[in-house]
Amino acid sequence: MNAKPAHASDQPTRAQDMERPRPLTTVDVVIFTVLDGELKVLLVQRPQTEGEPFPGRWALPGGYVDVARDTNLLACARRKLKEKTGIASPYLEQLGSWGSRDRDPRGWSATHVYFALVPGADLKPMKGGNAADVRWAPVRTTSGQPGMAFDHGEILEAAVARLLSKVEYTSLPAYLLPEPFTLPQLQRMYEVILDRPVDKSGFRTRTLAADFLEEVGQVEGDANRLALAYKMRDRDRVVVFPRTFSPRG
Amino acid sequence: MNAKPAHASDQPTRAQDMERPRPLTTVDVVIFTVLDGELKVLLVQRPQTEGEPFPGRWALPGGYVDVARDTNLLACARRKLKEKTGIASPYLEQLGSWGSRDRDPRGWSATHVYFALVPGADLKPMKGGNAADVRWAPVRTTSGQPGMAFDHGEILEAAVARLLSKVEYTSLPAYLLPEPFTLPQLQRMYEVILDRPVDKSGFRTRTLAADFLEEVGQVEGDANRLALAYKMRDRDRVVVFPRTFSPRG
DNA sequence: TAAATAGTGTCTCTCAGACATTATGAG
DNA sequence: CTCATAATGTCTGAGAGACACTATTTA
Repeated sequence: MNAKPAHASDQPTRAQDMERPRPLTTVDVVIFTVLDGELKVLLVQRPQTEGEPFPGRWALPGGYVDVARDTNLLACARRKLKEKTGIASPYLEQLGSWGSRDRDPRGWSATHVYFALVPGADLKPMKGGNAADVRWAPVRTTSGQPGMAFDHGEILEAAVARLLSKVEYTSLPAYLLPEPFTLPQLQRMYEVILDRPVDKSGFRTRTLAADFLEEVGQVEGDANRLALAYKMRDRDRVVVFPRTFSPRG
Repeated sequence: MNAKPAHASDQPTRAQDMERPRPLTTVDVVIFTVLDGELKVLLVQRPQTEGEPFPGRWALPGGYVDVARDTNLLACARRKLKEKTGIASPYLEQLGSWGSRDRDPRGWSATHVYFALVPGADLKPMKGGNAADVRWAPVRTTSGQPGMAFDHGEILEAAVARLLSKVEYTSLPAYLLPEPFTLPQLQRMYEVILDRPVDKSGFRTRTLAADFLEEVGQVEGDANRLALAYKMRDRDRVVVFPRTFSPRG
């Protein structure tokens, strides 16, 4: 196959570079939180405006990279997150990118997707005057359902899979709580996300052995008795446990 | 700058969409193999042509998304891989994306990076007539060194980190061998990548328990005695082990 | 002292790591 | 028979899971 040399199309001349048609470039953010004891994801409604793709459908928050304002992809994601939730320094990591000829009716487009965890209590009472087009959707009844704009249904499923997988062996759920928090509260975050009970004793041993928490006095727990309060030693470092949480099976 | 509401820039009108300046979009591939008992990565040399960025530097193979030919990002990565190595169905997964204002002197650019594993024995004797500008570089003495084109040094480090991490608990090294292979051969792939010896008995127990291999008769091993030959049951399914390979410590 | 949650103790069983032993084929 | 590697066997200690128990606070 293929008579012309392989690198001909990879290393075009400078003139060709600049003329070449470019895909649309966007950044989307999957923002998770736990509210009312349930895992939720932030969705925005597409405008009903004439000519807009997927009018009225729910989508992940995001938008175009602004080559004048955004110095890089992470900064762009951070900006969009701040705009939607008012939170400046949440947990934020890259999930992946999705790009194809037909995911956006406006043409070849590629989106860089980020994954965020924010504490439920920190949330502004739903930002600004446009509450109607933004909502916290329960993940369990949303992910896997059809009807989302673009390929955001697929992206959401990937994000949920990543979250569930990482929760089994990392300290991620700590980012869902405002500091300081108690160990039982942290345990409940794990239970909510994994949707199964976790043994208290094992949880404590394991969590404290990982040594990513720091005692910061006492605080009222969820009962009469006081509980020890903790905060993360280093919010920039996610801890990976040597083994998984999984029960015998 | 911004008195206007936050979502104004996220959901621009159709007219604005099409005029907005677009970042350059590329796809790069980090291709690993094991040759001569050593982990290697494929690099290509940037052209010396006047006006080209990073002339003469080594870079990861890749190039622009061709909106006419490539239906999606994965197809684009697969095309570039085929062009460089002649291999059609290797292991290929997404690594992540890197995009910023200054990574490419030609302007705001974003690259979607893929991660590939190819069997050393399958390699064409360095494709076509242009052997000079392509080479298999030893990873241990390349990753972490300065001097690569663009931000490819950083990308290579991320790819190596991902590989080392995943090898600890997945069946990935099987993609570095032509089928059928023997268990000792597979064990050697783990040892080469992890750069430490692995206990034979534990390796066999663990690997066979994971049940992703299928016996396909016998084959000459690396010694006089015959060895059982195996192939992967399902090449599209990477197996995740319940625990890590790490030795006591 | 009752109630509710916070926190600790203890037993068991699995399994990875370490190392010893046996099996097989070529020369 | 020797050698080199393939394959299996056995012992042990760490630690996760399960569950019972103690501690602390308010009402």
